[in-house]
Amino acid sequence: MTRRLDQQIRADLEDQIRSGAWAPGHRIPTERELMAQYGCARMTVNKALSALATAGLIERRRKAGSFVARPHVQTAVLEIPDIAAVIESRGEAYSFRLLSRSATGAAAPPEAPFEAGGERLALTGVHVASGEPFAHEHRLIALSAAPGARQADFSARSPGSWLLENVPWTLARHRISARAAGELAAPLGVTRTAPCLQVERWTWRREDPVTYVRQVFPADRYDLVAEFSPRA
Amino acid sequence: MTRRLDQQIRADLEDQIRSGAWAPGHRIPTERELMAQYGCARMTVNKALSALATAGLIERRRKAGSFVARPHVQTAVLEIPDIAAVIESRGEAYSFRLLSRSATGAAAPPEAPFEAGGERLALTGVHVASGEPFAHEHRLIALSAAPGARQADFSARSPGSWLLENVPWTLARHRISARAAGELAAPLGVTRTAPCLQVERWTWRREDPVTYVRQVFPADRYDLVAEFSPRA
DNA sequence: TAGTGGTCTAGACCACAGC
DNA sequence: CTGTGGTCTAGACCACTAA
Repeated sequence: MTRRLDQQIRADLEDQIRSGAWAPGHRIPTERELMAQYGCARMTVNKALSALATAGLIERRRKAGSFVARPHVQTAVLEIPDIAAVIESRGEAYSFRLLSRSATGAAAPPEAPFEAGGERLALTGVHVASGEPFAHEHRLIALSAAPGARQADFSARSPGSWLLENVPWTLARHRISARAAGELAAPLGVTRTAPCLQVERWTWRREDPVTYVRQVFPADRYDLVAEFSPRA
Repeated sequence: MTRRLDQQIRADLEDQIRSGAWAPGHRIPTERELMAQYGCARMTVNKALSALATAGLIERRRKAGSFVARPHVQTAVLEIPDIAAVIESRGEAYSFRLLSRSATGAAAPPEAPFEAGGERLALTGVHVASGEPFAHEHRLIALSAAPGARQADFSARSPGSWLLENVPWTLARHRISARAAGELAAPLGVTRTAPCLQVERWTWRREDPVTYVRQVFPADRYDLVAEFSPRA
């Protein structure tokens, strides 16, 4: 019972909120009131309330007090794991088939999705599960940010997992959309009109672009799942 | 300079990690060492380190110390806003056109995506932007969890925004996939083979299912964007 | 201006896991 | 055993802002 009093306070308050007993906008007790109620130091109460505020469950305003937050924009924590891990977790054999590889200088015509200057390495390939195409990948790598990529062998190991282990990054942006297979129909082994899930990712390391990747999955072979709690 | 010393400590440590100066597995100074280094109380250091641990940037072990964490599965914070808000933020007029509405008893043939017993309200409709179909929505609402839905008027207001304001929820699960328009081609005003982005969401309130919704967006009208940092 | 949260101090005892 | 993180105390001063 003496263990983690701050967690207990947090849980008690969270229960009032999630059960609906305290509606959005309801003013919750002040830190000093809770301190008296639980017979503990103010810092312990503060720890619980700060955690709730960080989680977005309450809003805190000086002088006014703390209030149950209104539901915000829904946000989900989306996991985008390594494709190899996904396939192997299904018990299937994974391989990466490199289709093309070319280095382009800074003078090359800029490709819209990746504005980095300097030399770039362009790769295309197919992720293969149990001998069947699983996803098509088109990738650009900024060689200034990842010089080791020049010598790396991507004919077996996918560029994604190589980068994950060799190049630190600080920010990424995803775009998730749908498209027809189109020109990727042949390498994916589907018709040109087959619907596909397209995941694009731009990755930076401190303002410097590191890589751009576009992965295209035939609709019946992959989907993304996200679990989440509200107001997070 | 006296402001938020714990944030400063956190930022300093985070910089060492993100810059790569401290590789994964590197042992970072102990709380007592940092306390001496910054000339502050141990609790201030603890606050910074606890935040880093919560964020997944470090791992902490008693007696052993704190260590830079290895990159985990990539996770992104995905925003799934109200469709009405998306459309209006583009400066377009929004409306919801209800196509069908029916209440089914517990004895009705169970629909796979929603295993709740009890009465359900089934709705289909189209989200309209500037007079053009934007998305098709199919929704089931558990009337036991949201009794007010029986009287609600969904011919103008979308069920999603009504639920968001009237029914608290505790957990949701998303599935994001691609599909062809198929039988939704007519209401969406596209061909049957048009690729579409499909977002499914199951929502619970404390073990009890609240609602299931399937939204289908023609590929050229919508995509999801997520920004994130590593190891979060 | 008074009340609230924001932050920090300088200790303390404990649990746990390496050594 | 010993060092580390985990947690808590009983204060303190400050910043902000709503009344």
